[in-house]
Amino acid sequence: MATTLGLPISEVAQLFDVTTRTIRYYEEVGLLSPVYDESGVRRFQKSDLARLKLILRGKRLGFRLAEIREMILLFNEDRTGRKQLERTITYGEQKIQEVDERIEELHALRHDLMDYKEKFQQKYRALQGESGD
Amino acid sequence: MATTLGLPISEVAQLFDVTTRTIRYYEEVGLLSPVYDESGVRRFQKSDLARLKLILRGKRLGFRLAEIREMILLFNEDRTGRKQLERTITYGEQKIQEVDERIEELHALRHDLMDYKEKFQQKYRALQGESGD
DNA sequence: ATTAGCATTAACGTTAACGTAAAGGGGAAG
DNA sequence: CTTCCCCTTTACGTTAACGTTAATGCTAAT
Repeated sequence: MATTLGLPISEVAQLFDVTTRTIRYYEEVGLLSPVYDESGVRRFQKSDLARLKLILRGKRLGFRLAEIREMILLFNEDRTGRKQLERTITYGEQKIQEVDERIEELHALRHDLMDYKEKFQQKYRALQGESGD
Repeated sequence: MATTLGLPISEVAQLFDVTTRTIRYYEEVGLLSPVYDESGVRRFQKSDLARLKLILRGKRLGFRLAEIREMILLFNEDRTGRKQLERTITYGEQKIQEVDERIEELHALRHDLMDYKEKFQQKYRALQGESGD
């Protein structure tokens, strides 16, 4: 049932709107591990694409690759012992809390932006009234 | 009523837990403009501190300084003409929308993290049951 | 007067995250 | 066979955001 060999790098790049260099770099630093076909060409499977999607989302959110790698590695190892599992879960909860804090800060920023905007809107309305018809 | 001359750079650094170099750099690139006293020492007023607070929040959120500068400059010029005000408001709304999108993505990430966590929690519970008393 | 501590500017160093050649392999088309 | 196109690796270049000296100045304390 080995249907799809996997996409070559150019198609992946096009799909996610990044350069091939970027994808190779992610492999260089251990964030991606596509298989290679018999002529040495990278073949990206679904799991690789899911991984890349996660990486790029992380990037859009301003996480550094090191942080993203942490998350990926965490949930990718087969941690089998109880202790390991406990650690993984705890770490996951911690990460979730960090995300929550980040959401908080974004709300704060949003609030600030709204305040500024409204200040300018008042100025604008004042001008409108001044030339008032 | 010129009570507080303003804090010197070292105290500001301590207050926000950044290095003095960082603060000077922000001034270099035009993000901060503290006054100087008669012996050439930077004095940071309240408005400078508010500004720095905003900058650091932006940084924590992964914005680059260029983006942060955009926001700051936008809401700091005295835009007085109607057109200018309109532009400012429109740009503000755009920024707010970007923030909203970012919040969305963070929720998505949070969701993923929760999924992973629960997967591991199930594994963990399975192990508990296996040794089950 | 000298030491200590904190300030200044100027300038070179560093790291992350790629960009950008350079040099070459594999295979399908003309 | 040559051309074309996409793939490969190797390696040097670049930008942002500071870090890190270096050389110097002001001021308070010894």
